[in-house]
Amino acid sequence: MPDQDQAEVLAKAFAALADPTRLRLLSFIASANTGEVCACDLLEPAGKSQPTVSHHMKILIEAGVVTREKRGLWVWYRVVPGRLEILRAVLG
Amino acid sequence: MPDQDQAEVLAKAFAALADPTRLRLLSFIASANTGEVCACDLLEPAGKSQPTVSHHMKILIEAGVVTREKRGLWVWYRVVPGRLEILRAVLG
DNA sequence: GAACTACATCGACAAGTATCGATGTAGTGA
DNA sequence: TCACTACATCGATACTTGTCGATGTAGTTC
Repeated sequence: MPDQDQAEVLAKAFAALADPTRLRLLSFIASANTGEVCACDLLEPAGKSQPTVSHHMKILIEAGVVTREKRGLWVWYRVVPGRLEILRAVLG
Repeated sequence: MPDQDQAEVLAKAFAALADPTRLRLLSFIASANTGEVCACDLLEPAGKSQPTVSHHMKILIEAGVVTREKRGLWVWYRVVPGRLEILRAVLG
């Protein structure tokens, strides 16, 4: 059984996945050919406002599930496969 | 990318794991020798009140992660491995 | 520097949630 | 039937979260 601290960290990571919009965003980025997606391309698939998408991406970043890189005016996101592996291991 | 309905179902399942108390409860039940645990044995490891533990177990049940069986006065819980497998698959 | 663009943050609101004491309910045993 | 036990539900409270319009900020281009 995980101790209290471990449980809180894991719970926060799962909480990042506990929203349909974030799951869709994550899946969308994960399925990109180049491995990265511009923030400007997330609004339509998310079907939410720009501030809301920005909010969700921040949560995914803080959970360590995606990375953020700013190049010029654009922001590019990538999934962090290792982080998802850890969560998978917890479930199996 | 999962459609809206799929994303909502998955998000609800992950939400069941998005609480440290529930993660500890789930892990505790999963590690039981007999594969099942009496509700009366969950209070101490959870460190929460009886109504709170009952509440968390209900959420895990509704997420399809554990099953509930009443035998006499006692209630016994078991983890549903197949359900966790589905969530693992989503992450990989 | 001025105008523009892409994204983040703020403020506010509605909805959901974790928690517990009090109470309800079903099953047991005398 | 009566007392007891194990668990669920209720009611209330404090806290968190998803959402968006308005506004702030950093980078580009002229």
